[in-house]
Amino acid sequence: MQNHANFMKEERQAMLLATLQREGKLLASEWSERLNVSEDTVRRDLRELARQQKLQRVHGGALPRSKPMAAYTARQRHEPAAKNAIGQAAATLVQDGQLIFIDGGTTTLQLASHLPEELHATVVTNGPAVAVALAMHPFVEVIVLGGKLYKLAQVTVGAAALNEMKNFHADVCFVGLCSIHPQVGLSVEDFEEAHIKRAMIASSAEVAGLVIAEHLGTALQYVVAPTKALTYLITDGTAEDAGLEAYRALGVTVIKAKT
Amino acid sequence: MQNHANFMKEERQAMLLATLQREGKLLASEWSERLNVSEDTVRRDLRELARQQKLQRVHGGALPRSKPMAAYTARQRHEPAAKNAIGQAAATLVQDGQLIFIDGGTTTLQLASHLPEELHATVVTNGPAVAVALAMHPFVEVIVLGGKLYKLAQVTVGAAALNEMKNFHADVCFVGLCSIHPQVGLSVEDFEEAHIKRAMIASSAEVAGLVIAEHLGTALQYVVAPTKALTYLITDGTAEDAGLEAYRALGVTVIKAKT
DNA sequence: ATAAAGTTTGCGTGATTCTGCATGTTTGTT
DNA sequence: AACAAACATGCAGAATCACGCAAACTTTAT
Repeated sequence: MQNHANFMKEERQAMLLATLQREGKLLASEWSERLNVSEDTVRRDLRELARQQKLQRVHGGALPRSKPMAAYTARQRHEPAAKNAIGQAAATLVQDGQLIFIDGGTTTLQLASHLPEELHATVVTNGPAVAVALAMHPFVEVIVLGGKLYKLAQVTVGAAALNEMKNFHADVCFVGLCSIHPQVGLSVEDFEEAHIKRAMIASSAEVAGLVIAEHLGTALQYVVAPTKALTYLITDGTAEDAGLEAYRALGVTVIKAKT
Repeated sequence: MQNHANFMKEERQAMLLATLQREGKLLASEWSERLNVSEDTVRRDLRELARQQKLQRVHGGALPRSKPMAAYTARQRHEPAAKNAIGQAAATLVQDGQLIFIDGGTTTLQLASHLPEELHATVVTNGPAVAVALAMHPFVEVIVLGGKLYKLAQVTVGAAALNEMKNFHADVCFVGLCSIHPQVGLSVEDFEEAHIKRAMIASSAEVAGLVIAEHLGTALQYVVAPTKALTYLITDGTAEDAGLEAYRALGVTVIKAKT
C-alpha cells in the first residue's frame, strides 16, 4: 500500500512550497510526521525541489528562494459535447485587449473555460459560476456584476446589476440563449433575466448568441431582442443548414461549431 | 456489452475534470472503482486529458493545472478540519429573518455550506464561491456584490462593491480573518480587501471574526479595524485559552469550536 | 441486411516509479 | 574530540504504469 489515505508526490511538494511561501521556513522532521511519510521521502522531495531552484536546501529543512514562487500549470475544464464545441468556437471571437460581457448560464460557462490561456482581456459577468471558472485564468481581469441571485440560472439580476452594467461598454457580448426564433427573436422564461440580457446587448458593440441546436426555432414568454440584434449566432454541428438560412437572411453571421 | 449501467468515455473524463476542479486532487485507483472500469481505462483517460493540457498527470492520479487555481486550492487545503469546525460554530449564530454579510474566503465558505437547511434569511456576499454554494440552499435569498475579482481570495473588491454595500445594513457580518492581533487588530495582505472588510464591518450591527488558531496573534500590512470592533471571535479547538484572554479583555465574545 | 473498418475496453507482460529501510558519511553542537 | 542529528546512497518490495493484443461494440460502406 503506497498511498491511499496519503498524498501523492507532486501534491506533497506543492504543499511544501506553499508553506515555504507562507511561513518562510520548513523543518523536514516536522513534515515527515504531518505528511505521514518517512523523513527520507521528505528529504528526497526537498532535494528534488532544490535541484529545480524552487527552494534553498538547508540542514534540517528548507528556505524559500524567492517570493513570487508560484506553482506551475495552466488550466482545465469539462465538456458535454455540444456546449463544449460552442464554447470553443465562441472563444475564438475574443481578442486581446477587449472588454467582453459573458452572460451567466451553462453554455456560456463553457466559453469561460475555453478562453485562450494567453488572452489578456477584461470580462464582465453576471454569473458567479463564470467568475469562479475564470478565477483560475492567469491573465483576464474579472468583474462581477452584483445583484440578487436568480438561483435557477445562477445569474444576478435586478436594478443593481442593471445599473452597474451601464458603466461598461463591451466590444463583444456573449449571451446564452434559452430560445431563439427567426421572427420572434431571443426570448427567455424569466422577466428579470430578460431585462439583464437586454441591457447587456444594448451596451455592446457586437453580440454573440450561444445556443444548442435543439433550441433553435423555439420561443418563450419574455422577448429580449429581435434576431437582427445578433452579430453572431453560434450553435453546434447538429443544427440543420436549412433552418439556419433564416438567420443568415437577417444579417446574422452563423457559426456552426463542429462537434 | 460495453456500457450498460456504466459511463461513456467523455462522460467519465468530464467527471474527472470536474472533481479535479472541485477537490484539487484525484486518485486513479479510487476512480477505477467508482466508475466501474479498469485502472487502465482511467489511466488512458488521464493520459488523454493530460495531452490536452487539461490536467497535470502524476504518479497515482492527477492534479489540476492552473496557477491561480492551485493557489486557491492550497488555501482550501490549509487546515480544512479547523475551518470546517469554525464554519459549523458560526452557522449557529444566524437566526431566521436576519440579513447577514458573508465575506469571501475559504473559511467563510465553510460557513455557507453549514447554514441550517430550514433557515430563512438574506445573505449578502462578495464571494462568488459563497454564492455558488448557497445557490442550492432552499430558502436563503442571495445577493452578490459586484466588482473586480481579487483572484487569490476569490472576492470582489473595488469602489463598485463598496458602494453597493452601503445599501445594506446587516444584523451579523461574518469576516474571514487572515490575521488578528489583540493590539493591532484585524489585518489583511491586500489593500482593496481591507477596504471591503472595513465597509462590511461598518454596516453591520454585530461582527463575527472567523480565524484558524494559527493566525491568532499575527499581523499583516493593512489594518482593517481594531479588535474591539468584533462582537464574536470564532476559532478552532487548538487555540490556547491563555492567548484568548487578551481578546476577552477587550469585550469580545470568544467561541472555541471543538474540532 | 451484411461486411469492413474503426473505437473502446480489459488483461497480461515487463518496465518504471516510489517508498522505506539499512548502511555509511557529513554536519552541527557540546 | 565526541556525539547526535541530518544526510546521501543503494537496495528491495509494492504500487503504478505503458504497451500490445484480443474481444465487444460502433460506425460506415456495400
